[in-house]
Amino acid sequence: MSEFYSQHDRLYVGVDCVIFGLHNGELSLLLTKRRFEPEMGKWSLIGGFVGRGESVEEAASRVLSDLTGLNQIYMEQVGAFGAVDRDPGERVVSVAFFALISLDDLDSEVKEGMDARWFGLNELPRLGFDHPAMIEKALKKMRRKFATEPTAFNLLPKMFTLSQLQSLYETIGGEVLDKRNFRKRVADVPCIVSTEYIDKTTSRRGARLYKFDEETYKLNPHFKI
Amino acid sequence: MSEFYSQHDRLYVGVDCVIFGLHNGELSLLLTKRRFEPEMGKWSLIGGFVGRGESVEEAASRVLSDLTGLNQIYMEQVGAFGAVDRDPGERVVSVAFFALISLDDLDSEVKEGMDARWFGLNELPRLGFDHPAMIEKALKKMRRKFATEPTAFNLLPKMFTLSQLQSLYETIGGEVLDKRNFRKRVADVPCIVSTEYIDKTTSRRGARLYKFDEETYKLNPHFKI
DNA sequence: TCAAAAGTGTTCAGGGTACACCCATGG
DNA sequence: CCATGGGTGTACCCTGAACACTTTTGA
Repeated sequence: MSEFYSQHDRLYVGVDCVIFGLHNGELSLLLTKRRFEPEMGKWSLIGGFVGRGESVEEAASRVLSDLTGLNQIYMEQVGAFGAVDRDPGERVVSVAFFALISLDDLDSEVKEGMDARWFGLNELPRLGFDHPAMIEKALKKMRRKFATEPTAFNLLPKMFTLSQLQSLYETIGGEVLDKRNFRKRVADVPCIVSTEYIDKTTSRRGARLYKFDEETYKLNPHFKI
Repeated sequence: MSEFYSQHDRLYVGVDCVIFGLHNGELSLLLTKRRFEPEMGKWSLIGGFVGRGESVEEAASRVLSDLTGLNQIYMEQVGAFGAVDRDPGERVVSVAFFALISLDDLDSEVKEGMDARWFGLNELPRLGFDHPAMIEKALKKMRRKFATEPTAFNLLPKMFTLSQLQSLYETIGGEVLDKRNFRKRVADVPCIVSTEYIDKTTSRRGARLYKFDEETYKLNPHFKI
């Protein structure tokens, strides 16, 4: 049975992570400076290789936590990129993921010594390889997820105001929303529940804090904003 | 620069194709009998390995045309499947695709000597590996595509009646549709245009034949049925 | 007292859904 | 002449969009 496999080629398998976060109220990407050829010294998506003993998802998780120190980052596969010459150095098939990092974790975002920086989506440097295509596909997928699944909460603190939530949806969708209509829609999403807490940091009056209720969502896994 | 790569593992990279077609008016999958261990002799998705000199998509195309003799089959990536033990024989990361085969090509579907057969979606044999997960994801992706992109025409002859089109959408969506509402919706999809031809094979009266107009779609790439 | 963000209802139009009958033709 | 699939229009409801003012309170 092993000669069946051994007559075929083995390829390097990589992962590349499109890490989304909010910075200065703008949807941003976390990039690193490449420390290897090709493209050494240039800004790039965070990537790595899949080892024989780990799954592709595990490799992506590892890459994310090596960079940020965080575990349990929300992550979703974007797809495999397998053009022959996508990496000029070697034949590498890469699986792209997108990840969302919460404002909660602002401090611990990037580990010491990692040469990484957030770039607003409209001020990205020119990227090499097929990274621009990965980012485009990741964005599309992410926007779709946002409308149909409770994904937004991965970019927000555990508790958030409705203004924060709306502002997030406006940022992601790239359009301003009507406050009353937005709140009406939120009101009939059962898994978004109000807490007893008031946030006084952003306004004199104070704003009710809400949270995403996992249990309610599991009972009724529909979501549409 | 090469030692940067060489310190990492190389893995077998495979492709698996979820081939959809219509048979007896039922959505069906084309499966083959595996000719190698593991799982030799069992029904399985059609698969193959990605060679060093071909892209992942090229490998999938090759596998499809080896099986069917057809080129230019509509094909879409489903995603990478990379669990460590997904293939008990060796470490293989596989990229799943779904493909759609038209009634047009009914005759040449399967090349001589290929041990392949269509199975209705509800009468699939028990499949090994992670093939059931691949099929589930492929179905979801395919259904979404059907509603938002002109994908249906890959499963239909070049010219088709509105009844055929409706029946296809009913099969894919798994629900019956109202004839008048369906036709109303079709009527305001500019890229579905009526031809001068009448199909007399399915009814005494005869039914107008329509076609998908590529040019019109390019001008106005919106699609919603 | 005023600035700044939070909070709150109603109206209207357009799209989607439900629904039933006549038409054309070959056998 | 009749069986079979092809083709057509309307009424209603409900969702989605537009729209402006009051409340609270810290400075």
